[in-house]
Amino acid sequence: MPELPEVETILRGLLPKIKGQRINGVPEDGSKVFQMDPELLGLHLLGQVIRDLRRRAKYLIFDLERHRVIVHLGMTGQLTLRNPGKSDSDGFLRHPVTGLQRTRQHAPDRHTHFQIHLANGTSVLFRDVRKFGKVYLFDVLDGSAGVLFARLGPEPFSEDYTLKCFLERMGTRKLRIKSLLLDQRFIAGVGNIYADEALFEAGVYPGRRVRYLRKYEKVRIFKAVPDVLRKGIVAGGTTINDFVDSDGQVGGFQEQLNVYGREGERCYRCDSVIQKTVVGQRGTHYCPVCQKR
DNA sequence: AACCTTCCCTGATGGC
DNA sequence: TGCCATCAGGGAAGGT
Repeated sequence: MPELPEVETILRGLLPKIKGQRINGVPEDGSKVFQMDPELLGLHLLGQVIRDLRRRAKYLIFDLERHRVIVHLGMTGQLTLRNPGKSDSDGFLRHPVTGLQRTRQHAPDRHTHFQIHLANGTSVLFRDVRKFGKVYLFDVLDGSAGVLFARLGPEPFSEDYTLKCFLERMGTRKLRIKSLLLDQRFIAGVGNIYADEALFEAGVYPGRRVRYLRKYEKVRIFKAVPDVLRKGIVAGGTTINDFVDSDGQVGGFQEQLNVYGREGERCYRCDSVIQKTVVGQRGTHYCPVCQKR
């Protein structure tokens, strides 16, 4: 489940390798991930130079000369680089001595929905098993890409992310705090893993109703969100099942998770048993002692 | 308007 | 061993 740190990790890996490269071809498989006639993708992109690659929330934006290609990875989406001069590999083998993930690239398979062939011979591969991902194509002149982002809340690392605004926008809302953190209109980029981790760090039970939170609790949540996201970026993202960076490597933040995926294990802070429940139809992990109801 | 539920999709997992 | 049900969840759409 690529969230902000995973998308940022992919961005940082891809950008230096593809910036300034001209596009040679874009084979695609006609999958439902395409939000346009998929044949238009190759037709329009052929010959254009990739000027820049940016991130907004969980979206990646490829800035070309005349178009923007915007990719959302959904649940299982992957964007990886492939160099035909190097050998491909399957699975996630770990180095037997160091335990570190070796860099490995993957050949296209039946879940690879498109490739962007670059002039230097390398390719960017988009693979998505569950096809919750989406690929958009916009003309750079008509500005219509804005509709995708119009309703998104502030980036957690931007100047727009202020305590004053955070508190005001919480207002007297009745929904559960975790559901609010997952709402991309409230904050952009938080998903299920980092919502649980942020609420653990803030010491707030995920099922609490926003209107009954104390101000100091809201302040702690305000700080915890960018804090856990930053740690996730530093660690290169979280790999539960599917996430790999642009070089096909797994992330490192799963080693630092305090609650997510730790049901039945001991809390590192107080030694009580981590619980799992459901909040807003999402699996939700918490420490019953560190996060009081 | 605010909030909640359903749906999309496939592979992994567990019960029998 | 095989078969079927269940689960994972981002975000749009539909319902209350």
